[in-house]
Amino acid sequence: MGKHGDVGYLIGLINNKIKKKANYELENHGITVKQGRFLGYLHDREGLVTTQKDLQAYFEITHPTTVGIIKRLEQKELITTRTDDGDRRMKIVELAPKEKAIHKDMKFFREKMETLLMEGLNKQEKEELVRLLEKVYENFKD
Amino acid sequence: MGKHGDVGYLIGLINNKIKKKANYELENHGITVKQGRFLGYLHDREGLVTTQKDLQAYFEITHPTTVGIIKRLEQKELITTRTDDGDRRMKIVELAPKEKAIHKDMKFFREKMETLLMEGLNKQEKEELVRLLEKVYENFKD
DNA sequence: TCTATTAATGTAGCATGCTACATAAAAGAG
DNA sequence: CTCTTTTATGTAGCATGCTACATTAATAGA
Repeated sequence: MGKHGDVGYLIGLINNKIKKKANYELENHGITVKQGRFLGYLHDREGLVTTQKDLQAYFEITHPTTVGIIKRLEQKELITTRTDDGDRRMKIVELAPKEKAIHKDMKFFREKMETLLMEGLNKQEKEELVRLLEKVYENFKD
Repeated sequence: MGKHGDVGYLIGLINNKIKKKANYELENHGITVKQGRFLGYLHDREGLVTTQKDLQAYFEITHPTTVGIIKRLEQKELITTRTDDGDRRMKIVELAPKEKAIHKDMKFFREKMETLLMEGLNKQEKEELVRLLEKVYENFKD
């Protein structure tokens, strides 16, 4: 057992530190990391119809969590939502004009965080880390 | 960019899956993963005086978070707390007898989770994963 | 067609993380 | 020795995750 206990614990520790740092960096924009990722995903899918269910599936979270994030983004007027006319169970989520203003900053921010994260690792180590994490991920796929 | 986006995102994804699985496994014991880790730490320090501040420092969390976890463990009668007579700012945290009953199960549980996490990785890969994660951790030490 | 099931979303309530502000006690400065 | 600062804890309020239960709409089966 290393000084950080087991690997599960170490991953949790790192995750908290990443989140804390990232949310601090995004404070000026009035959004959180997760909200930024939601916006990024919607941006990537511009032209396609995206429902609440799509977001839930993509981010691998439960639907009540999804509801909360959408609600807060809507309150900030960064997205709009409407019911699908074809299938009235579905809630369609779309970017609001306001989002355009922060999109470039978000891209820059993500690159900055990734650089910080990987600092001190060479190309081969970066690839190996991703490969091993993907393997760990597979163990929890269910 | 891999199918999981950046590494920060991948770590978050894995962390959520670990937590979900682990909390499900611990449901029978009526405690959460974090609560179990608090108990484990107190167990390891048996004979030593442990304060709320020690727990906060060890787990690298803020004090309001620590307060919440202690409060819930106390409600479950798994720990007791008292004010330090020497320095009355300090809150001393101690295991209650009830905890003994679940200690062995907790140890078994931690080993089981770690085995699942590392499934499919050979000894060298496990060591490399820990080494790389420790490096990433250092980048966020502040 | 009518009913039962499945699918998508909503709400309530909790755990764990945070920041910001408050309080009380100890330590340090003069 | 008093006054200021530091240290440890408390509280309020929020974000993101969850489970459990409810609602509504579409689909499938009889």
